[in-house]
Amino acid sequence: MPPSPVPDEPLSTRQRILQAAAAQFARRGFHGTSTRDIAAEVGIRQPSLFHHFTTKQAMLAELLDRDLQPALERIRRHRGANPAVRLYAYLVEDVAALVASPFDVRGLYNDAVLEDPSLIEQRRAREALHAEMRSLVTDGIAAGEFRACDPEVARQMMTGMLLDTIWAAGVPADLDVGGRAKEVADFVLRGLLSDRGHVALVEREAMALATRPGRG
Amino acid sequence: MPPSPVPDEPLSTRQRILQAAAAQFARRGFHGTSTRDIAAEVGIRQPSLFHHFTTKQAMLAELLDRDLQPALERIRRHRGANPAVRLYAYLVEDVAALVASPFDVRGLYNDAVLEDPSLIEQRRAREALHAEMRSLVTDGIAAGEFRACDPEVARQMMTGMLLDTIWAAGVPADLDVGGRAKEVADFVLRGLLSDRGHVALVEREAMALATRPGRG
DNA sequence: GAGACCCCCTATCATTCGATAGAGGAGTTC
DNA sequence: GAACTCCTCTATCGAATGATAGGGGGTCTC
Repeated sequence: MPPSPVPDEPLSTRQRILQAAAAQFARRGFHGTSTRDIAAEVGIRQPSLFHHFTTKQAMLAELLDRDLQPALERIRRHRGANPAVRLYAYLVEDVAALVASPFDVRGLYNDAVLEDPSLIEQRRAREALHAEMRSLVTDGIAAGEFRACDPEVARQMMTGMLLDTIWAAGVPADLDVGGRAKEVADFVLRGLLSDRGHVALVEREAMALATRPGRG
Repeated sequence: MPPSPVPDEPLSTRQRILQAAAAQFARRGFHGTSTRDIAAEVGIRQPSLFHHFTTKQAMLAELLDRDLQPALERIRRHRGANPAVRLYAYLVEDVAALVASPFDVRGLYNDAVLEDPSLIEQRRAREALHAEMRSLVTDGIAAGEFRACDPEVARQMMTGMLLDTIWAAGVPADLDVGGRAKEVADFVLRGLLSDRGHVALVEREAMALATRPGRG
């Protein structure tokens, strides 16, 4: 029996609302999820939600922040390492963090929902993250580590993979998080590297960085 | 000025409804899109939609069919070729077809929406497609062409990439469809191949298959 | 013990939704 | 030219939605 992912003390209602909202946004989408659905899962009445959050959209904004801010920190780590190593380390850390997170992030990124003016900060953070990803790919190409490709396309492929791979339906409780993270990172690395002999070297250096606590 | 992607004769109202619905499902999701929105884009009143389709869900079912049936045909082609070649050919053909399609497929696959009993045939078709993808990966591993990996994870990574890469916001009118398709296929192939020296060989054989008209 | 605060409840509301009913116009057929 | 078919329209409906208002109970502080 795997250890419980949550500490013994009970979660606050606010935290439980966020977890229920995230899970249902992932399955049904933002608009396909009603506040009555979220409240029912938490075990409170629908209007009680609005004691903790001003609007339904405020719940989404909070969930976006909890995903985007840590992701930006992760991708900005390890500045001194070369691009392939940095990208690999970022992917490993990001996948591991997302799999371990109590929040299902797959339902957060809907084009039209994110256009709401109240979510401009979250939209900017997301764009900043995408820019960092492109920059990493561009640096890798310039350094000769990555083969020539469109950095934006590479970014899209990575983003698509991250979201669809992380929380697949039926993720087993005994999932090897580290193994899963490495598999995704390997896939991306191999897809981009120009000299595939480098794979093992990059893996070794990146794993050394990824498992080191604190800032690189 | 690139040639118009649609023939000169005007589209039927039914076709225009499907295109408008697909585009809006992609941006806003199924539930985030109202029938009033769809009708407004088509240029008819909201109740007029129900002359052409019995329900809003029937529109979704039709769009799913138009995506899934051709995709199943594509992945079942080229049975005689080896797995890596077949996978590459499938990806190239699929990406090319999806980019060229007048229907934006990104908004069609919502877990909860697909659970509706009226969409069981579409759900089955989707599962069949995923099974074929896993089977291709499994065959590739057994043949020593692909490195050992979880076929379901590989399938998820491919699916995630396909959907997020195909219709990225701001796809230019002069997009090199063939180039885009090849880039995605290359990324996947490199990610999976055990002997990376094979890349050029597989590419050549697969492109020969992918560009050949009719069944392989 | 009174007051403040927090967090829940019920009742309620305006708005939006998907869908139905029936009328009318244009085109086609006999 | 009448009848039929197709496809649009307006009017309308029941149901569901996000959010507000106000009340009540429990806990804490002074």
